[in-house]
Amino acid sequence: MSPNLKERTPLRTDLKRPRGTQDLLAPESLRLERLRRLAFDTAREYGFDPIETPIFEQSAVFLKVGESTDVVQHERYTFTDVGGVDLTLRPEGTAAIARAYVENGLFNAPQPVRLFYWGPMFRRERPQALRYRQHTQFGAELFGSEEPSADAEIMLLSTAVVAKAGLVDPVIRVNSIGCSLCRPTYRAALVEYYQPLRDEICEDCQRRLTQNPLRLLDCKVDQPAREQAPDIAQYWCDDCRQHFETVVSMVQSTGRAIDRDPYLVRGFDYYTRTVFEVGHPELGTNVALFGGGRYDGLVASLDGPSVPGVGFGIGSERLLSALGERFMAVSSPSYYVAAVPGHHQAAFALVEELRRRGVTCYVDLLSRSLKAQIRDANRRSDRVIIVGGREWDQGLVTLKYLNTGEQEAVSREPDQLARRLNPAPTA
RNA sequence: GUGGAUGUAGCUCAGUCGGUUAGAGCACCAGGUUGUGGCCCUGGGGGUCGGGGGUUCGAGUCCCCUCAUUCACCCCA
Repeated sequence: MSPNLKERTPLRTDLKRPRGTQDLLAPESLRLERLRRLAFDTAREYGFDPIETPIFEQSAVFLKVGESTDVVQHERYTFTDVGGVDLTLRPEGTAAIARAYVENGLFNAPQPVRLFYWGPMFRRERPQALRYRQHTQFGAELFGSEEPSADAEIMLLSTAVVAKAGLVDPVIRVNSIGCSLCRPTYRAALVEYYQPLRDEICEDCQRRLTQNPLRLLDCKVDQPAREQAPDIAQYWCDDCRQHFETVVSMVQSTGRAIDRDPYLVRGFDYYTRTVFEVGHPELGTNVALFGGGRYDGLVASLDGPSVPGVGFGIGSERLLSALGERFMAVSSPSYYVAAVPGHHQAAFALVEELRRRGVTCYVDLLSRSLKAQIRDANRRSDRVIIVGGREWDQGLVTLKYLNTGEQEAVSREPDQLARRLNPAPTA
């Protein structure tokens, strides 16, 4: 029986989705799926293998790598299961992938190891435009090479995905935050510079001064103080300098745009040397489309050997938003098989024959009148196949194009009909 | 965690100075003759006006609280 819409009850429910989450319906859900495939195919072209890890990990996996990272300190979805295990919904991909690299002994696989992932991430933040408590992230990690070519390859894969999706001229903003040899010196110089200015800088920056001095650089309030601040480039050790310059020139040699941003630092503790971001004007001033960097100490901090790594993450919702109508869901031609009264079962069977031959089609499931079916077809497709009556008895069905109103009788023999509807691509 | 704005039908929104039974467009369902859609016409279903409390003879309208959404911070994808 069809639902009696005349007696439909009003919508009254408190069962709403949790704050900061979203229900994705078509066509948004279709765009997301198309992007997922595009990302998958591109990562494969670059020689990366897909990896799936749990969406929750022992909390220690994230805590070990994010001592002063907001994402793991203040924004965790953490729970204790009935066995008393402390678990956390993953706020980001890299730590979990690194854990999997260690646990599965991938340091014994041919290096470097190239992995990519796609899936939900969870952060308990205050929701805002393009900032959700659950968002979908695509990312890749490359373990086992500290060569600049590894950084460049990661940047090129990430920009390839967004460029293929239709983002015009993505510009990589890049910086190096140095290594354990040169960064402490720079950090000290930065603190020394800002200390006398303590009363002039904003509250957040006063906190940063002691907690995370590098973050002073990307403050949006205290621009004047920043201009005179020491530049980390002056403090790079020789190895870091050469590494950075080689990364930049390798990317440039491929024709991708890349610019140094001396104020770029990133929010995860585990980064070393290269950090990069790609923003987008349509997303507003302060919303990164994606970002990444090098993390040479991460694997070791997760009880693995000393293996360097570099990776990135792209926020799918943000990318789709930036792309807008340039990235739409694509759909193959579809057919609505409408049945003359008394022929619903014949139509139903024909539809299944067609689907087995790769034809996308709808069929009425409400036992509606032919008129109602064609009205319905008009909203779902522009092509109708009418099943029944005299033609059916003659081995034919009517193929009707709704946009022009033209219609013709064609064979209903499944192989012939499917070929007619799904013409093989001409070579 | 901080600050601002906004909540009326599935969607987009009207709703005057506080005053009768809360409206429109779109969408949805049905009919406009038995095998043909869109356009048009007619009819229909759908609202505790986000929730709770208060002021008042009377609250969608005024006040307080709360929840949600949204924007800007913080931070990040």
